[in-house]
Amino acid sequence: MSIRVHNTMTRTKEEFVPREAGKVAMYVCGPTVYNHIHIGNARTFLTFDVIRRYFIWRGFDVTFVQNITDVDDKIIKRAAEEGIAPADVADTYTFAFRAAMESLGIERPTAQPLATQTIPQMIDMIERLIAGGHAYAVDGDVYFSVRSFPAYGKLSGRDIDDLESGARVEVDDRKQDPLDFALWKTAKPGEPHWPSPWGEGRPGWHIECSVMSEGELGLPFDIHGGASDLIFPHHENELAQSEAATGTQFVRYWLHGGLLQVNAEKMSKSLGNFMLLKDVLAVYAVPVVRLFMLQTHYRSPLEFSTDRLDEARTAFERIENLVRNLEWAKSAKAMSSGAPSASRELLASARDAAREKFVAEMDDDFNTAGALGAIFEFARAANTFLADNQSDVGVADIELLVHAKELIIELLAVLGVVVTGAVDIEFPPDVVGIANQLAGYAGTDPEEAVRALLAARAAARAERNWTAADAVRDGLAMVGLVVEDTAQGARVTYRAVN
RNA sequence: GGCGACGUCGCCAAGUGGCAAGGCAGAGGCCUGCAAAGCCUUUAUCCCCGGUUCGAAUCCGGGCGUCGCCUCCA
Repeated sequence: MSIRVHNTMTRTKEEFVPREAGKVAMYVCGPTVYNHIHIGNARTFLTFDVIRRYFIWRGFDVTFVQNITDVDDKIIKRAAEEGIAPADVADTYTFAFRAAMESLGIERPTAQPLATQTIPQMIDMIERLIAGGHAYAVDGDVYFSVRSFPAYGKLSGRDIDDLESGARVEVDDRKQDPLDFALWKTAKPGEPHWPSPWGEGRPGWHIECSVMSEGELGLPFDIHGGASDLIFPHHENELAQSEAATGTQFVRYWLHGGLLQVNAEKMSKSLGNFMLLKDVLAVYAVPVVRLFMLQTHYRSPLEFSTDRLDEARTAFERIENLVRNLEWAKSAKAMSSGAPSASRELLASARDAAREKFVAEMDDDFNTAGALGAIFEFARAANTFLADNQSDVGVADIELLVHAKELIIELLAVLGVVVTGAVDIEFPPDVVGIANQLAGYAGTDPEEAVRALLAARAAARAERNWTAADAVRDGLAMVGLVVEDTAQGARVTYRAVN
């Protein structure tokens, strides 16, 4: 079985054939570091993190490169607003970006070059473009000549004449063609600048990606990713520069993700309708945010909504509960002969089917929504097994339970969704007082206090003293601890009060 | 104006020629002292019209609607 990917260039799904068997060379456009990233930016990075993880899980050796644009108009503007140096703005938000990626559980790139550390290579490529007749210098600026590259527009599916008939092309007399774009810009006073054959200046936006991707990966590399709003002009321009400069194919497969929307409108910094990733993560756990996003295919638009996030949280709890219940059932004393063989076979075949479907869905252009469906279908099968056999788990069933749990953990890990089933129980200090009151507990250890309370409740239940038993449960509920009665006795889990 | 994408159960969302996954929400039932967790049952013919086909949500044409790109943007 092979992996199929949707290639923006051809607008179809194609079999993924890497340039080198068993290896994937991919490049994903990183951020311009002038602000914290918002949840829409995060979606794109999450998408390609999952793609990368999946390739690795399927046995590929992945080289993952992501640039950081640390010199740019917006950084300069922000620095001016705050009265600090552009480099300080860039440093601040580069640090913040890396922290944000880590907080979302996104694996670090193999290489993460900075634009400001790639200036000589950019100048070199610009010189080659000029030498090849693909670029020209005017007053210290250098422009790429779109007319010099006949294939210009092939990625985004437009042609130059169509573009020019649109009303929004800026007019600049110094350009040979309105669509020509800057490779090098003369620095204005106070702006960051580097020496170049055309004078002190700084690079245009698109050139860095051409240079860095080629420098780190060589051409053509396998996958170039980004959000769909980068297709034009950014990626079109990258492609034009690279292919014009090298005469070889730039990228084998172009992958683009759909945009996050708010009220059916693109979330963007310029529209001001954005939520910062860090603010969302302050309220929703990482697995919940990942699940929320991965329940929609990466190429589709996704509406940001706290209602959707709340639903994702409930869905994630379903998985967490299952993993915890599998672990709990496993710890049961082997009481008897165990589950009937029909029940065991059902679970085993559901396990195989889940893995098979997961792979098939992910192979099909990384269909995480379908893959999650496979996991949830298996969750039901596992829950059914537990429901049917929870009071009758035999020694022979233990292995089955372990495998079920491991499968869920493994497959979700491919999506970067970490589920352990371990409940973080912070035994609140307040339970000591409650235990003192309801169970006569005289110590000071919260965990001991909880045990005393459960013991007291068990005794009360044995006497069918429901009032006393419920008082314990209510008391624990006040500090956020939930009591659950299971076939193996009562247990306590933690649930945030909000 | 040009180019492109999308329109599937109450909400979200897979599925791109052969009897419509999954999540959330709702209803009924089971389990439970009551709960919690969970299980079972139950809710769609796929925006509209026309066409191709033995057969279409899935292909083609038209219409309506939404979104994106065409300017910085993940």
